[in-house]
Amino acid sequence: MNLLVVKSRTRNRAAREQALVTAASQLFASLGFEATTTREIAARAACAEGLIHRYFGGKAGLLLAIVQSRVSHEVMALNQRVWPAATLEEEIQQLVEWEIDRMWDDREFLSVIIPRALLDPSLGDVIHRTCVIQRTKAIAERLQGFAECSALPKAELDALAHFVAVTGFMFGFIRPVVVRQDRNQAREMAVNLAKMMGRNLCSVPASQPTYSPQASVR
Amino acid sequence: MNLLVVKSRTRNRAAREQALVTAASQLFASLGFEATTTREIAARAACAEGLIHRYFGGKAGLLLAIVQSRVSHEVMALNQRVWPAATLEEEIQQLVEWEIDRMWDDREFLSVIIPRALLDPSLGDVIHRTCVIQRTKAIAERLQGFAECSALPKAELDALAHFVAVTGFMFGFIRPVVVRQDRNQAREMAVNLAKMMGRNLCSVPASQPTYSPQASVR
Amino acid sequence: MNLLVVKSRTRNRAAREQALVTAASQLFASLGFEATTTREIAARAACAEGLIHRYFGGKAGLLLAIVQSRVSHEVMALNQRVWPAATLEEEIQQLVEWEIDRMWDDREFLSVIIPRALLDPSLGDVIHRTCVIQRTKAIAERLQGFAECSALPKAELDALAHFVAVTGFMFGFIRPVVVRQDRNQAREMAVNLAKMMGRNLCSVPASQPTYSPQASVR
Amino acid sequence: MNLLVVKSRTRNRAAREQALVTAASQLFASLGFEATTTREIAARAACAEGLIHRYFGGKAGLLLAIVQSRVSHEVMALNQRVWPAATLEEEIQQLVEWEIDRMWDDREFLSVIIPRALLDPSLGDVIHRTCVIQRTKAIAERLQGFAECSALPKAELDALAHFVAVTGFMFGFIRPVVVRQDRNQAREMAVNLAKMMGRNLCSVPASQPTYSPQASVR
DNA sequence: GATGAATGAGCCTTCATTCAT
DNA sequence: AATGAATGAAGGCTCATTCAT
Repeated sequence: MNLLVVKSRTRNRAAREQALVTAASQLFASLGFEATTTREIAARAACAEGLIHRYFGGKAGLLLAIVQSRVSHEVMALNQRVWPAATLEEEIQQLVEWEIDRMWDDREFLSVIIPRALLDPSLGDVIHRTCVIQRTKAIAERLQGFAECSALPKAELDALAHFVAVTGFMFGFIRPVVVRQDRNQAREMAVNLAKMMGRNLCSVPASQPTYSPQASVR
Repeated sequence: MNLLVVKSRTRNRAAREQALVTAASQLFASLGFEATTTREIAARAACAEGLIHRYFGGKAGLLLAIVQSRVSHEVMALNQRVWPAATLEEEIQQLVEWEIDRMWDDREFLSVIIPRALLDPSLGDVIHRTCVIQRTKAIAERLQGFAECSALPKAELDALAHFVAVTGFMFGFIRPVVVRQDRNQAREMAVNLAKMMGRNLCSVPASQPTYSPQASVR
Repeated sequence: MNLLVVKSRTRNRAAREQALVTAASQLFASLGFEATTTREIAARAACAEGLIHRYFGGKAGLLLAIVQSRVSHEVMALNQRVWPAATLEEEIQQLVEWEIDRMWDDREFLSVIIPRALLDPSLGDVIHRTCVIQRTKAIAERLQGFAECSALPKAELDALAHFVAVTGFMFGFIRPVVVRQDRNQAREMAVNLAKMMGRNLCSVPASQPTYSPQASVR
Repeated sequence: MNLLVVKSRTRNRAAREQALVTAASQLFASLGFEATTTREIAARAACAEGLIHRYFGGKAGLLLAIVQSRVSHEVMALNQRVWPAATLEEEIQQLVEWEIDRMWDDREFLSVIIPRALLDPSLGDVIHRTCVIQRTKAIAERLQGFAECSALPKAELDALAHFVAVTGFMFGFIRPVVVRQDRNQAREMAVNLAKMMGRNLCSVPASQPTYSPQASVR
């Protein structure tokens, strides 16, 4: 009778888990965690509602799985994807743009986890380690390759790395996603900021009277 | 008739509305919007559950009222509270610290509205106007009072104002509240950043690559 | 349009609670505790499902309320309802029949509580106090009014009271309700038993080795 | 081929069925029928959940199998295990104690079947035949061996047999298991009762209202 | 045949909303 | 106008049963 494709009952746990995580990520991001029903998630993942409980121990467990799955992906290597720029100024700009793109890529995940982090301190820690410390460290390492930077006191190198991370997060996520600013406009603003920071850094022997004659801006 | 303490048997409508808005703000911030029940709100505001519907048209209406109530308060005048600093460098630092404190003061409100803004575009706009454009404008006005700044191209002045606003938001709200970074540590980092940005700006004839061997004080 | 009686939303907590207790007693007895749904209970009590949770804290709380409500009723006074018989033999028979009728009256409650007592020790205690100790004590008091009984050692008087209680329970509840024996047949059997016990007691100086030379078997 | 320890990789069907019946008996008794999950049963029996359906047609069928399995065992011969006592009085006591022990042995089964019998008339019949008629008949046969009994009218012999059965059930199962009375205390009480019944029977010309002007001593 | 992963109906419970008082 | 008792829709979760392997 039924000539339509009847999705047969298959056994492929890994694929189903992934489908659930994906479906849940999207729904949590667009509807919010509590407003999303397990029924909707199951429907979008095209599997049975009960699996959410069997595999993840419930809706909350599914959220946890989303976080963990993302954390393990998180190591997307900056170094393997973007080549150090010729000058520090260019590097800062390039790193800010890279960060903006990463934040945009992760916007769905961030949309899920930030509201939860406001309710659950332990999730805040996860973001701190994942999206703050880890990323900032990678940025700092890149910056250290530049003479101007290795000359900086540790605190300032650090501040610079945080500048890149913060700018990426704000103009890659908060502005375009939370506050609905136009993406390109946000990016442009970030680039301006990066340039200002970079240009000045290059022209000035930071905090050290040591005059270093490289600095040839532009 | 009775001119003596008439302390009305029941509070008046305005007082009740305010009590509900305050109670809801706190609960929404600490439990989340959905997880907060109207019964809890009514209990904390010490009035009847039904009033939430009579006055605000329901839980969602109460949220809207929170936003509106805040927007009208929002104009807390920067100019009336902090005196312009002597140098641009100092001013930038001072403004960043001011912003950090404002974001911290508003953390409850931000905790409520940011998760909602992720679900409701129109709220994003409210934040944009309230917490971004308005504040940035005020900051830009302050900066314009400095010679170094009036020399800057419009885009860079703007970028600088955004730098202040963004840094305030990140290190006054996101870092300490969302990500649970230590407040003082976050502030210190922001101050470092502000100093770097300020120092460099002061030492360099902006946007002109003109090589100027000055500064490097300490 | 709707000319039928629309049960208006009334406010009468006591009546609703009683309706829920009654409905639940019946359904638990005929379907079992877990097989009875809160929906069915609410439907039969003609009120909203949510009240079961508001009033009793859930299905389990409703069961507890049934028990407590019954325990408080339990004091149905034997002495005020049946007149002591002329002879001990008659009294025993009369008491057994009284007990049978009480057990039959309580069959619904017993049907609910006995299965639960098998799962929950604390309920067993409730029955012990309610349906065993209390009743047996009342019976013992009645028996003590007879000369033959006050002559009995305490243990035997006690045993006799338990005989009455046990016989009432078995032939008033277990046999007709659990095991579906014909009620009249069960009662008749109990009466025979009561007569045997009573008759013999009357003819024999209990527990005293006093040799009694009757014994003439047939 | 291989005549050495073939210890079949998997147990045979009969063994699996038995394991399931045993596991289910225990779990139904301690958790109740509904509260026991098929998964638990399968786990305890160390076989697959699906077998419950293949072998017994589901959880309900497993319950039926428990009953049937017990019924077929039920004929545990009284005559082959306990020797007739010297006197009727002793015999009654001995039979009551025997019954008490049987009921205690069967407490798990009874705990399963009594709650179900309250919901399912047909199970009541099973108990009636198994635990009432059959046992009572065996008891009656034993009693008939005594002169005092063969002298009794049929109805009274019958009542006496029921007395033994009922007392065994009450003090071997209901009191210690349902109502958590101390086992030894319950047994002692039953013994007292048995003695009273026995002693009197032996001393009195049954069923004849033979006027005996004794008693009322003190 | 045996297994246990997958299904999905149905449960208890929560809670925004309504409305009699 | 204010109250909070009553409502009932909808949610997360359980678990007997089915069926691909």
